[in-house]
Amino acid sequence: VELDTVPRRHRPTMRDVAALAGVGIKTVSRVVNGAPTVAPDLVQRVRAAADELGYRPNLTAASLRRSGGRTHTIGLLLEDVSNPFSSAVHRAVEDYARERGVLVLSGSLDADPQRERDLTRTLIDRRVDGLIVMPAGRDHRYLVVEQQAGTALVFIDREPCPLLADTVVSDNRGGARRAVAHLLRTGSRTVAYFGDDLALPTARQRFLGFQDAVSAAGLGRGASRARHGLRTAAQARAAALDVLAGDRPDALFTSRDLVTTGVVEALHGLGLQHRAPLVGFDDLPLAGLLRPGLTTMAQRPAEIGRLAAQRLFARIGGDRSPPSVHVVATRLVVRGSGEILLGR
Amino acid sequence: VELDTVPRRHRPTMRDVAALAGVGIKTVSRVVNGAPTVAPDLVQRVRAAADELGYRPNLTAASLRRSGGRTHTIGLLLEDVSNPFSSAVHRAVEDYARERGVLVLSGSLDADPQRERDLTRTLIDRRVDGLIVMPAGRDHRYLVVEQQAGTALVFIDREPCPLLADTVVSDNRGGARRAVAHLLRTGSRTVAYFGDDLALPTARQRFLGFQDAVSAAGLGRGASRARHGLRTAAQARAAALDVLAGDRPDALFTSRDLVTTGVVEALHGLGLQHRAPLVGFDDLPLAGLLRPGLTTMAQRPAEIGRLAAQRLFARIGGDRSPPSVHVVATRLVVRGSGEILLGR
DNA sequence: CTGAAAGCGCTTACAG
DNA sequence: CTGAAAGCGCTTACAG
Repeated sequence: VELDTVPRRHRPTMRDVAALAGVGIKTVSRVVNGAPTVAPDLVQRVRAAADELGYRPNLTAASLRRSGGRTHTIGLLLEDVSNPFSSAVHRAVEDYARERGVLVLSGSLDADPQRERDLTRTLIDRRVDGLIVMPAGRDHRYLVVEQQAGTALVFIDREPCPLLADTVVSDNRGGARRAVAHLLRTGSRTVAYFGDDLALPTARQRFLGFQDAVSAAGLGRGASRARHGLRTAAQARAAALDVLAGDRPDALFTSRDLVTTGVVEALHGLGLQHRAPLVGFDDLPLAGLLRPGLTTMAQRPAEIGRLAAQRLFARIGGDRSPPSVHVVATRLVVRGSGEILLGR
Repeated sequence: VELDTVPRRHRPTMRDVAALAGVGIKTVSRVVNGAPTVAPDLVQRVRAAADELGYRPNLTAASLRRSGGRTHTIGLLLEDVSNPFSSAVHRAVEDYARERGVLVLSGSLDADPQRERDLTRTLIDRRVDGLIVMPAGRDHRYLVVEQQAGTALVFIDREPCPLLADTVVSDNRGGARRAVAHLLRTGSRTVAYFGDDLALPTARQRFLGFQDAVSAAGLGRGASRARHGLRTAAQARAAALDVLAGDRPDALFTSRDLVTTGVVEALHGLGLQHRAPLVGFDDLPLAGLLRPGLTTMAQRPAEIGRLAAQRLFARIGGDRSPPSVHVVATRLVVRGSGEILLGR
């Protein structure tokens, strides 16, 4: 019967290599780390011994003693590593880190604040050099101690709450405003908003942007209506069917990817896709293949990831400037659904 | 002027907690690890001291000495953390690992064998307990030593080459065969194949499956034609435009997501989407919103990730059974494009 | 139940 | 240029 956990087979250590090469352990350390002050013949012997034993240095042991104590590891907490936005951020962070010899430990929070705290703690206990967090919770007081202890911290998508830290966010309000302003150029006089829970900062900002545009257009009261709290495509679809069954609004604005998917499903189901102008926040894969093509206000996840990583590495490198909030512009992708002209 | 790398501020250690609580360091260790044999008043004092100092245990230091020497970390090497297939695998692996208190270090290989070797080595030097690899290269001899040293190894998507290790793959050949068999039920007598480089094992298997189905249908020579080496949607689009401009085949089979996207673009561009039956290998987001809906042979990335993680943890736990190859069934998703009946 | 000593694999600081 | 000693933060193995 096997044990639940079995000890690893012995891996050769510097000690073993030193013994085989007939040198001191410090000489092996020098060769492994490419120190220039080792006699060529010793370098040869150490290399040969290391190869023969299949020696590989233990980087975690090395960083334990090494001055600075850096692990060359960062943590990345995302909403879900498998969603398109999160994973595009992830890739950009990985690329930036890789160029600097740093590895990424990632985790999915699924909008669960408890998970955020647990995973943050776990990553800190592994002594990551820094942490990029797409927050699930609203209260980040638990991170104050960590920040003081010198863990670099950068937030994305949402600002931390009673904490000052670098943050990289999309221009949610401005983007939504521009999207809806674009939508109103179709001649629409009434427009429906479909979005997630208003308690979510991103949803709130986008709704504010929606209202900004409606006000700026000088449309009267009753020109807009809104459905909030839509968490899944199915819920969004149901909400859209409901809204479209009543006093149908001229145009539709959807505040995030899943919601857009559901609303588009509803439109296609009713055969209204060529008559009701629609712009969605967040770009969608295949958006260009739909008929009409889907006009979206796209975020720039790769840019967000790159900027966040850049800030994080600056902090890790000792930057002590005041925390900054970086707002990343969104980008209108015109494909047809947002440009359906209403003949009036 | 700041240094490039600045030492972290001092973090309290067990020593500091022990001094403040007026106990031995081993007692702190016991409290931190929840050992049952500590007097309640000492537990209180240690807890209070730890909280006051903001103490957090250093897990990497702990695992250095701990018997077994496990780091409770695994490595996951994917084609690209941001592509839908890779990231769905990633999420499944994360979930399995999380339940077991294990963190995931991931990396993107971008089909670069050199990167595969480099990243593998880096992860091993960090002493991950195991490694799940979606291989970029074809020669995995460099891993033999590591496998012997006791690093658990599982491959996904493709078998390792001169190495015996657990592998989890999709039923590429069978899936392609079933997809094309389904496609031929439309009454199509000629069918075109669009795919990636035949040197890629997955592409080769899918092409073989395509040929299996064509042969089984008893269609004569010249019933099929094939375009290989399509690496991007744009290339696939161009290839499809070219093929469709000539002696147009009745039906189309595309061997992976990017290729499907390009070919669908071409069909829509020519207005042929309702006349040319199409089935694509790999499911696509929004496939159901296209007109006609896109019929696909979907892989099960979450299932692949779960099985790979399960195998890996079994190996880490001491399983010494012979390496196995697990073939995961694909699943036909009928949405319309593959069911266009040709009136003959 | 508690703690001083030794050690995990490596690097630092220091002699020679 | 080389290496023995001390130490990184913790756990193991062992006394008391």
